[in-house]
Amino acid sequence: MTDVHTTNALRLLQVADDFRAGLSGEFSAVHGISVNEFLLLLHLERSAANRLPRVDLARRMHVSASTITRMAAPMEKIGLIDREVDKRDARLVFVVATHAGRAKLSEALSTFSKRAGYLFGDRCEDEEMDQFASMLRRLMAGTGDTLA
Amino acid sequence: MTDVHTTNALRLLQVADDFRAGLSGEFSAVHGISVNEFLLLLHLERSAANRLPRVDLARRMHVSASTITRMAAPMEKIGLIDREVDKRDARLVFVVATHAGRAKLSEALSTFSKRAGYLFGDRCEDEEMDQFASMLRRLMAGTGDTLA
DNA sequence: GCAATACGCTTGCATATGCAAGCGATTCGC
DNA sequence: GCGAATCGCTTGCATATGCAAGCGTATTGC
Repeated sequence: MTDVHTTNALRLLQVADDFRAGLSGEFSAVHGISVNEFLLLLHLERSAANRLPRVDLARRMHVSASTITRMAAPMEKIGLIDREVDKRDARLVFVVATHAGRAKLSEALSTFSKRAGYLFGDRCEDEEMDQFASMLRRLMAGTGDTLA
Repeated sequence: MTDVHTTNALRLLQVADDFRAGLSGEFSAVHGISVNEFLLLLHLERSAANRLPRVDLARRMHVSASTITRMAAPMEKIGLIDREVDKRDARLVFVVATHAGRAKLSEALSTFSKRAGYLFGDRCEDEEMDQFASMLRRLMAGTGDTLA
């Protein structure tokens, strides 16, 4: 715990939790979606063909396949996403964002950016932000598919 | 999203989620506790008098008071924590770690440190770690009571 | 002092999530 | 080719968590 690595890992978790907690409130109040629903839409948007099989979403989001099934159902019902069955492999059910889904993502992303601005804004120099970005990019090295 | 702040916030969430997911598996397998139970014990250890009222734990951990009540019950049952009612204010129920609780925390902390080592270890120079630490400390500025 | 308010904790209900089993589709071994 | 194993998805059950209401305690306004 006096170890720098340990300290940094603890701080990393704490800062991320704080940020996520703040987001969570504003997202549900302003956009009517959860942080995880936002991240689901974002993963779609940043994927190769703007669509992903459910199992891929699960891996990227660190949740189980059943969670994706259950998150997708209401999002489909309110028209944020749609389903596409693969013609080659009928097991694959792609999730694809609808126009409404992309619009929702766009709104939510602007809230996200605003809060990111609050987080870093007046505390950090531009140069520091670049170093921070480079650091985080390296930490994501093991993680195959990333959002940023 | 081309905004550096936004990118960094996304990466922050992603790295933290990855790390937490990895921890979660090893904690439940090796130590038989969840990440949140670990954090609860850690908050106690790092608090002023090694004990905290339930409502304080809730604030620090970004969970509701009812979650603390429900997390504490089984931890009390297996002897990791104990309860102490305040003599001045009978509403306050302090949570205090038992000897077994501190031992468990110590074991779990070594697992935590090991994984923190994996995360940063071979990817970062010492100097970078210090910059990273300073950055994260500033990002925690708003957060009153911190773990690190 | 006493009523009204605020506070800390707990509990009922609703939602979210993981695990394991089940189902249908595909691929592999031979 | 065909049975066995694998894979993707869904569903039943158990656990975790938040919100709102309830309960008992303390503080405040007067």
